[in-house]
Amino acid sequence: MKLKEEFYQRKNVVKIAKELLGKGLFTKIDGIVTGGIIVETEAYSWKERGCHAFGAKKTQRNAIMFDKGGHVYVYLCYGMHHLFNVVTNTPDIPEAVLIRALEPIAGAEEMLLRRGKAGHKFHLTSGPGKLTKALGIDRTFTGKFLTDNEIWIEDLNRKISSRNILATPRIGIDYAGEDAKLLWRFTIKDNQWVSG
DNA sequence: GCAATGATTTACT
DNA sequence: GTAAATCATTGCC
Repeated sequence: MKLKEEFYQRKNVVKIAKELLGKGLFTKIDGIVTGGIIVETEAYSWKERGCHAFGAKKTQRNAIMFDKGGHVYVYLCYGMHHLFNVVTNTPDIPEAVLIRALEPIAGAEEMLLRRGKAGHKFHLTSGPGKLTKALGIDRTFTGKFLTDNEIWIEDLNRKISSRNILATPRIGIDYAGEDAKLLWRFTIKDNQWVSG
């Protein structure tokens, strides 16, 4: 069952990031469904430097984060990798959850094709740039809504007990200073698909 | 208008 | 372990 937009519009982005673990992310492109279980997330808020919308500063790129929760925010990093985010909270409060890794459960063959056949099994979707390529997500997905039929998140009725959730510092944001130390990265303990 | 740089991945030494 | 690939966005001139 798809998550309703109310799920994304609550005010605690860190809580939402934790609750997204164990949920299923899917895309449907040219009639082909691909997707998997979310096993790694990160929370981003305008209150800290790691976020593109730090200080609630609105630019052309991050404008979608100022819209209501449930929108998709995809952006290109290092000129070659698309990173997939879920916008949360209410309008004018820019916060988002970055989806960093999936455990594939649908369309594995199609995902292998998109990624190129090289590579180890556990490298198919174990990283933010990899999973967007596997699911066929690119910058044009920005602004889509997660109750659409093109991309959505489902509640798979998998319960992740809190002792199986690991909280660690976020990755790749050393420039954020003290904010880089926040324990806002959440992973499912002992899951093979979590990124290194 | 132009230069600097990053929420990364991959290949090579 | 280290480095290259590669470009949209940003901030400053």
